[in-house]
Formats: sequence, structure tokens, C-alpha cells
Amino acid sequence: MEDTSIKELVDSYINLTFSIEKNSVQLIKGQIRNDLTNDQHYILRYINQKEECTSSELAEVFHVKKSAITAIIERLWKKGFIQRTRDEQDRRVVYLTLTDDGKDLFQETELRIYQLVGSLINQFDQDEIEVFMKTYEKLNRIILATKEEMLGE
Amino acid sequence: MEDTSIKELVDSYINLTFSIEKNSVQLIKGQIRNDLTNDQHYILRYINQKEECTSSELAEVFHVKKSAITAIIERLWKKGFIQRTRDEQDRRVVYLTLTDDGKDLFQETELRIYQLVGSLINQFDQDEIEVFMKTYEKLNRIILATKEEMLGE
DNA sequence: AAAAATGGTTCAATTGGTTAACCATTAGCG
DNA sequence: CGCTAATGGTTAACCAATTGAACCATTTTT
Repeated sequence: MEDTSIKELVDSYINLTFSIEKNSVQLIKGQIRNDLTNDQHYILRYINQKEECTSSELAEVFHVKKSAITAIIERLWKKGFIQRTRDEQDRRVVYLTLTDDGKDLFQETELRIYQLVGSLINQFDQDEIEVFMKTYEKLNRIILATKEEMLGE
Repeated sequence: MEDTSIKELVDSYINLTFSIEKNSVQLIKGQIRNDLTNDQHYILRYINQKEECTSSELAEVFHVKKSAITAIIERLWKKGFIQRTRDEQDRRVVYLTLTDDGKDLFQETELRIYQLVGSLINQFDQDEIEVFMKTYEKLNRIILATKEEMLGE
């Protein structure tokens, strides 16, 4: 492949990614209760699907420092969506879980997000979806590999 | 398609998107000078490729309020990357352009981002890329249409 | 000429992020 | 055993990004 077409390809990819990302964020925000941000919902999701979830784990998955997680958890805790329980075996550890309120809010919001994303996906046909997801997964693997390579494992 | 497989599909899509997005942001951040954020670079890019760029336009494209743009532009202006010139025809309007420093910084950073994205894309073969980009474009169109539909055109 | 709309800015408040210092607790090792 | 790492989490100072509301200056509309 010559340089010009690679250049154009990268160009399209960057522009498409930008557009899809910005507009998706907006669409998702439309499904989330007004006093919660998208990332706050994603954090509820992560805690919900984890058996035992800690701040350190969240910091790693969300690619931010632990102190940032502390602040976010504090806000969600103040709103009554999250519980903190100390591990009695290792008293440094604090486990995060959703309260009943937190679970209710999460389920309700998640349903709406699933309906939204489902309605987007439904506009593609089976073949398209399969091929796309396969490449999308490969892209994910390549990005992860590149990241580990660049940031030193 | 039955509900369970749609549910799984939406699940994979959401998780993949999350992972790709978070990790891409990190990779891109690695290509950008330390005193600039990713979005600041994207704003330099947008201004660079536009003939005449205004705050209102940026606010629309980046899906934030004009006051947020004012703040970002102010920071970029303080660093000497951006110029503001009043339109003498319509004295309400302020045109944004890159200074020479801004252009230099932008070109240099953009080159590194293109190399990064190019190296990712190069790990796919021609067919994969073509099919993926086609579906990716369709996804973009569908998201835009859905957005207009939901937010009332 | 008066009223409405437009393009930008300012300001207070909230959220999210970093760095650095710190506390409590546990793990490792001579 | 006891001192030193290391670990998990919090706190505080600081900055960037964002919103909403009020506002200024300048067109546009009526």
C-alpha cells in the first residue's frame, strides 16, 4: 500500500473515531440520570459485575490514580449508591459494593443503555455484525499489545 | 435473532468500546506534549484544518457549552498557540487561528499520532480494513441519525 | 427606534484528574 | 523477633473541564 492511501486511511479512522466517540458519549448521557456522569455509571457497572471490588482495581481499569477513584467513590457514597466494607482479614483493604438504591439505579439505567445500543446494532445485518466484531476484537488486542509494549509491559 | 444473543452482543460491544476507548486515550496521550491534553490537541487540529473557526463552531463540534471553549482557548492562548482576530465586518465574531508556534507543535504531534495509528492499522490486511471501515462509517451515520432523532434534530 | 437574537466572556460551583505526603496495616527478611 | 518494604487507601493543594446564569457588545428583526 502506498503512503498516500495509508495517510487517507489514518485520516478517516481518526475522524470517524472522534465523531463516533463524541456522539456516543452524548447518546449514552441521554440514558443516564441527570445527577450521574457517564463514568460514574461505568463505575457502578464495574462494581456490580465484580464479586469483590477495590479502589486500586478501579484505578487500574479506569487508568486513573487511586486518589481520583477515592473522590468519585466518595461522591457516589454520599448519594447512597455505594457501600464500603473493610476486609477483616486484611484491614488495609476496603471492598466496594452497591447499595440497594445503587443496584436499582444501575439496573434501570443499564436497561436503557442496552435498549439504545441494541437499537443501533439492530440496524446492521448478521454478517456485517460478525465481521465487524471480529475486527473490533482484534483491534482491542492490538491496542492492548501496543500499550504494553510502549508503556513497558 | 433471539434475545440472549442480542444481549451478549450488546455486552461485548459495550465492553470492547470501553476498553478500546480508555486504552486509545492513553496511547494518544503518550504522543502529546506533556503540557497539552488530548482534547486540546484535537482543538488545535480542528482549528488548523478550518479556514475560519469560531468558538461557537467548536462548542457545537465538541458538544460542550461556549463558556467551556472560552476557557480552553484562553489556556491555549496563554501558551502562545492560538491567535484571536475580530471580524471587522461583524464585530461580534472572533476568528481563531494557530500561531506559528501552534502550527509547529500541532504538526509535530500529529505526525506522531499518525505514526501510531498507522502502525495499528498496518497489522490488519487490506480486506479486513476495507470491510471494517465500511461498517464503521455506517455506524457513524446511524449514531448521527439516532442523535438527531433523539435530541430533536 | 425598540426588541430580539447572536457571539463571546465572566463567574461561581461541581467533577475529575495529578502529585505528594501521609496513615494503617501487612509482608519480607536478616 | 523486630525493623524495613510494600500495599491499600485517604487527604490536601492544585489545575483542567464543564455547566448555568448573567452579562456585554453587536447585529438583525420587526
